[in-house]
Parts: sequence; C-alpha cells; structure tokens
Amino acid sequence: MQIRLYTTMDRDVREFHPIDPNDVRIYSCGPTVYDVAHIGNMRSFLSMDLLQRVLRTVGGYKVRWVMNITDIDDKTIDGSRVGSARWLPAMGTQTGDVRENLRAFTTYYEDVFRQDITTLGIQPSDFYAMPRATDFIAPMMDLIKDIVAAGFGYVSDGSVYFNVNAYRKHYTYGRLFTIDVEHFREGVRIDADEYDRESVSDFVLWKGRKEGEPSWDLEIDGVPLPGRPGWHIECSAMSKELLGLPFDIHTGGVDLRFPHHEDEIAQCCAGYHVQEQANYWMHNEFLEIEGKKMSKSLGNFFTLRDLLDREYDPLDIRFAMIGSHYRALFNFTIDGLAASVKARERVQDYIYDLADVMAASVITEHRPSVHSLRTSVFAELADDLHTPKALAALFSFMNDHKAVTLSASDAEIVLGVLQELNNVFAVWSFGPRPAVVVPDDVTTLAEQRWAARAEKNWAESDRLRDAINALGWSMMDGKTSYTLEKL
RNA sequence: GGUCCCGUGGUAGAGUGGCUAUACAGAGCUCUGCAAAAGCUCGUACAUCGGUUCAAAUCCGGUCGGGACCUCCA
Repeated sequence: MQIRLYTTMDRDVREFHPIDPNDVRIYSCGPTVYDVAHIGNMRSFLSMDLLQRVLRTVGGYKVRWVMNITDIDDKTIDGSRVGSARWLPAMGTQTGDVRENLRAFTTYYEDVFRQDITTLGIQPSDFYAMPRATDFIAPMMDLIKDIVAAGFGYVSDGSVYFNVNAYRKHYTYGRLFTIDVEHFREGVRIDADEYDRESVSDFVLWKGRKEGEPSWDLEIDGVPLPGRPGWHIECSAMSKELLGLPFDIHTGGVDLRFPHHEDEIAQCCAGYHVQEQANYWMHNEFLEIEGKKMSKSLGNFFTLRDLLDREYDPLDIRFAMIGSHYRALFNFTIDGLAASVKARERVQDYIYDLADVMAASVITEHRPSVHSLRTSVFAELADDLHTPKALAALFSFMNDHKAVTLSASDAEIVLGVLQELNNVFAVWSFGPRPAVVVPDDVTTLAEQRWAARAEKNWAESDRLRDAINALGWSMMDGKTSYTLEKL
C-alpha cells in the first residue's frame, strides 16, 4: 500500500517513495544516555517504532533502522566525572582513565534504555544498528576536516566552529525551521560554555579539551586540537557511515528541528557535498502529563519504571501512546491510561472470541464485508501513521462484526488481519486464552454457592458471592456452569 | 521581540464546507432469582464575536485563552 508521510521539509504530507524499495533507510535521533529516560522520551521512540513497523507491514518495505546512542556530551561527562554523585556502584569502579569512566557510566544507562524500549515492545532485532557516538570519532574528525577544507569551518581558541554565514552564501540555512539569523533574540540562553565564536549563529563542531574531560586527538593543518565532538556532528557522520547519503527518513522530537537537524543538514551539505542528508524529516510532538508540560519542578516527571512500579502493564502504555497521533501533543493522564487498558482488553477479548468461533461456529454464511477490515485500517496507517483513525476503523468493524455473528472461516480471515495488524501495534496476544488460576478457597466458596443456587437458596447464594468478592474475585453464573474472574 | 501551532460532547481524541468518528465513562432495554458478562439503543459537542456561503466545527477577520520553538530538552 502507498504510504504517505508528513515531512517537515515541506510542512506537508507527501507520498513516500524510497530511494531503494528493498532498503528503506531510517535514522532516528536516539537518547543521550546520562539518566533513565522519561516517558516523554519513550513516546518519541515509540513513534519511530510505529513508523518502521508501518513501513514494513503496510508498505511492504525492507527497512534499515539506525538509532544513535549519544554517549558524549556535557551531562554524560559530568555524571562520569571522578567523584560524581551520580556514579552508581553498578557502574563499577572509577579509574584514572576518564574515557573509561565515561564508557562505564554511559553503558549503564544504555543498558537501562535498551531494557526500557524492549519492555515497551520495541524489538532490538528491528534495529540495523545502535551506534555509540564515541565509536565513530574518526569519521567525525574526517567530516570536520572536510568542512574546514571546504571553507565552512574555522578554528578558534582550540575549538572548531561551523561558519553559518559562509554556508548561507551557498546553501539555505533554515529549511526545517524558519530562522531569523540576523535577529537571534537577546537574552535567550546562549551556549553555556565560553567558547569564542565569530558569530552567535555559528555552532561548535569540535570542543577544545578542558581539564579532566575525555578527549580525542584531532589535528587540522598540523595544528593539534585535542577535544571532543560537538553535539550535531555525530549524527551527520554516523548516518553517512551506516546508511549513506542521502537516506530516506530522518526522525526525532520536534525540539530537534532546530538547531540539531538544521545543523546536521548543514554539516552534510558542507562536508559531504550532498544536496540532501535525508529525503523526509519526521518530528514527533511532545507528551504532557495531566495537561501540563512534564518537568521535575512540577513533580510530574515520570520514567517508565515509575509507571511499572504502579503496576501498569507496559503494553497498555504502548497502546495509549501509539494510539494517539504522533504529530499531536499527547496528554498522558491516569484516566486516559485506564481507558486504554479497557480498549486494548476489548480487542484482546475479541481475538480470543474469534478463536473460539473458529473452533465452534454454527454459522455458515460468509460475510463479504470481513475483507474491509484490512483495507480500512491499513489505509489509515498508510496516511501518515494515523493510528487514531486506524483504531476507530478497527472498533467500527468490531461493532459491525461481533465475533458470534461470524462463520468459522470468516473468523479466521478476521483473525489473520488482526495478527497482521499486531505487527504494527504489538500489544495483543494470539495464543490460547490464558488459563485463570483460581485459589482453592475461592473455588470452594464458588462450589458452595453453585450448590446453593441449585437449591434456590438465594440468601446463601448472595452471601457467598459477597465472600468471593471479598477475596478479590467475581463469580459469573452461566446456564450450566460458572466462571470466575479476578477483580 | 521573532516564527509557528492549538482551542470539539463528562474525559481523551478524529474530522478542513453539507453525510453516526471512535474509545473510555454514563443512561435505558434484553438476558439473569438478583447480578456480572454479553447484545441492543442513546447523548446531539465544536472558545467567543463578526463576515463569506444555499450551507461553517470546517473558509476569512477580530477578540479571549492555552502552548511550542528561537544554540545541546525527545
């Protein structure tokens, strides 16, 4: 099915046409591993997962998905510093080698990150690579040298900067974001470090070494420049190394449009001499909590682990987040999560019911409309990953095609589509209905109640039901048998 | 200061000129000893003011309110 995607480059939805249909290349800006990622980060990664799953399942493409791990920046350096309060015993013992310390610190949080996204149903096997920035220092150095050699970079006080004004004479700077370079607002936070730039619009490619910080030995025109990479350079270099330029889709949070992605493009154009780094640029909106921006000061700052501690099923969190459109602000609320639990469960029950119907349906009439499910739901996913509409289509179908009204073969058809759909949503189970393990005391009470009912002893029957409820179970009477369900 | 986005039913959230979104919650009915589950049915929403139009939640303008970004926050 033809996929349509919104690209920030055009501020519009466009048909997606890959450079090579057998190798759709996606680069996603991943986490900076300085701490446990919060659920806002998680939404971002789930949006990217949704994209690649839709491309595979609905588009029928083969996908090469790269997500970087940023393991060198101010925060990771600070956290790994000798004597850092953020150093945990699980990270091992600090050594005199600051680069080793950095690696131990970031490896710890990288592992946490991998566990978290796996918990949320993102499959590690779907990644082609998750490169760490510090493993690609050499290509970054080469790119920086090429940018300087091309006349778009300069050395100043031990650091290397990108010359935006020189770049703007040959290229457009501000393709993803309308930038008024001439009038950067006074008073907004400017790079905290006191580096010497020629112009406030310039950005750093390579930061000169500071005492006690990890560094690598760059040399330009015979001048040694020990230091470490700037923020933007890693994505330019790694995307080129692992995917080649241009590739198909670049993704990240809305906040990365500028400056990060804009600068990535500038670096690629200036140093690799390409016209485009990527053909489509997709940015997911932020998440807020109970209608407020998530922040530590408001006390509404959650990690995935915080929610799991409250005994929420990670698949419900996945379903809630994936069920909203990635380009709309997502209001994460506890009530909303509870609604998601119910909605997901309803589909799950439908799936179990279909399996039952397949085994024992007495209906023989074929309903041609069962074939509409795949078309209607997939069409919505193909339209810029419109999961809210896809789910609406699914529920509408379920309302019109109750499991008990289907023939065995129709149930099989529907079940097949749902299974395929689950390649995108990945929140439902297609195995047998899980057996309910009922504690003995509950079973005993249930048997007693069933006997009381047979004798039409309603008072005793109601008393026993209350007793069962008190143990956290609910008893439902059928015609010939009863079922027990945990409350 | 600049650039841009958004205000829809109890809640979340689609819809960009005329046709039931959908989900959760809620109400009624059927079924049931009573329930539960299930099935059926239901709500008549679109910040506000004005304009365009046969027709506006949808287009245009004003007002009010909220939000994002503007050099390392996904």
